[in-house]
Amino acid sequence: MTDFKKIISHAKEYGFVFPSSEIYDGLSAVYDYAQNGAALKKNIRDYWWKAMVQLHGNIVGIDAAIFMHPTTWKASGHVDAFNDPLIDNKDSKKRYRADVLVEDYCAKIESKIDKEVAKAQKRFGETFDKKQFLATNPRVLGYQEKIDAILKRLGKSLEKEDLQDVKDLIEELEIVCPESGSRNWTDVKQFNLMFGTKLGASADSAMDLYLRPETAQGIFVNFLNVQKTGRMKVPFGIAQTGKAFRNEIVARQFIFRMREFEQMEMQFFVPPGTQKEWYEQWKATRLKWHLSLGMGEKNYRFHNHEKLAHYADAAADIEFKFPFGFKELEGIHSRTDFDLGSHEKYSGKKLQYFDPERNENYVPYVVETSIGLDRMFLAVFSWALREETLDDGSSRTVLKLPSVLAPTKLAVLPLVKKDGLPELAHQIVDSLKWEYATSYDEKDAVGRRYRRQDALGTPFCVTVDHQSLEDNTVTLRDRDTMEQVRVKIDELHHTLDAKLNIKHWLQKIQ
RNA sequence: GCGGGAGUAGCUCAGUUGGUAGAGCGUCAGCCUUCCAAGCUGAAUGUCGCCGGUUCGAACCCGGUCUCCCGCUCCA
Repeated sequence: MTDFKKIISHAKEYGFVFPSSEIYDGLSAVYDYAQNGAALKKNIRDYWWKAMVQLHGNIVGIDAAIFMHPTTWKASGHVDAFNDPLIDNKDSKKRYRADVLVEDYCAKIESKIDKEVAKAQKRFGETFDKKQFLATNPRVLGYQEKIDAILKRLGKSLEKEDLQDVKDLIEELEIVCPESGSRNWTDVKQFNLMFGTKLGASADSAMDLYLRPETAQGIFVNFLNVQKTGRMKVPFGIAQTGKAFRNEIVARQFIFRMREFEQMEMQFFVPPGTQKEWYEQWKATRLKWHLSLGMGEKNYRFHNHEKLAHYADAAADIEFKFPFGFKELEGIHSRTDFDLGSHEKYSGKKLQYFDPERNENYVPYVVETSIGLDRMFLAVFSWALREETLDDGSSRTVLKLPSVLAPTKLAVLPLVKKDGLPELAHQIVDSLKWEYATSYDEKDAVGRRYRRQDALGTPFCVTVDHQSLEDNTVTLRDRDTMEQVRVKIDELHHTLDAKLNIKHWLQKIQ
């Protein structure tokens, strides 16, 4: 695996990813996809879309707007879950989550309970009954009561958004800053992970909006529209790709965590009670999709969530071995009927399906697959970039992209730029460009041109030499093996199709 | 937000005690006409992150400021 810095500079140097607004010193954790990067990203998106939408008769794709009615985010839970109460200590200038401070305080009391238990255990030896001790010891009971009271009050205050009471609580408990030991706190402030914006030209009539923090809600609010107009029968899925925005406190690691990012999501609607099976099936199906690209089974693993989000009854990540370790690439979540149910409540509209087999109406359960397109880009790009040492001791930089994803599929190179070779090469480009992204290069020695294409990830080079003029054959050079075979120009398309046609790649999934 | 590191050519980086801005690779034009980078000739590219100060003179010293990267915190 290549050094991460090397990956970032390669991405820039070869026109894949640029820092945003670079002439103005850039913008933290915002990046632009360049000429080759945009093509690679598009190919990944297409590969996903075909696998999910085209190959499943019961999955359709939509493209919902980034702006949504503000109530959407109340129903989805983001207004609450994406709102953190923060408090600063004026002496240490450190910022804390107010609720975490209180919870930490409770954890301290809990450790006092543990100490009592340890003490008693020592005293009573083997006859010690921990359960009974916890239930009867007055000191322990007192501690537990205190914890319960504090957490109850915290929960209530947060729910009512009574931030003053959260601060009062911190002051009453005499919680000190772990850094400075001081009790000199600022007021508690809400920090919103959603980007706010305004709809409407004049300030006073404007409506407060959020940029969507996930694409999923665009699918849920359209559930019934799609189901009815598409005559969809449960189980069925709705897929979508698009930008989402999160005002992360810290965004880092190149394009891995950005404030503006692109998701590829599919929400699969199933009868209540069957979600577990579908969850397992989609886990398997999605892993197969990843494996079909040939980036190594050992580079993937599942991570099952212990702590579940407010909407889920099961959740797992597909993690990929990035240069900085195994990290989440895709999430598969069993979202229950939380989203549709919540939208029913907030909108007052029924979001139900009549199941003729069961002869009943119900709110379908949802199994979601959600993959970060930018993360997938980084996974592919970082996996593909290699510094190879060749047999003769020399080295080459090669981007071993799965050829189905490569921005340029084919480079046509005249061995020399005279004797009519460029003309024939141009003819070949003109005949193949309809099918494949094809480039032409005549500058410098052919060996150097091969290496240039290697660095861009171009899987094949066609070289036109003098023999080509006599017998209409060319050499076809493979990026990974560097081997060449001589093929008839007429047969180029057939040979390339076997390697490049997306069909052959997608068939590995089934 | 805290701590650390760094801003000089497209990339990687030198730059001495303060004295006209450098290298390698890459790019471009040409030569050579060769099937796997590093052959020859020539060329382009920089407000040395920004502002101010000291100085005859600042990439270099001082002050301020901005930005990026890494770690922590946060989050999927």
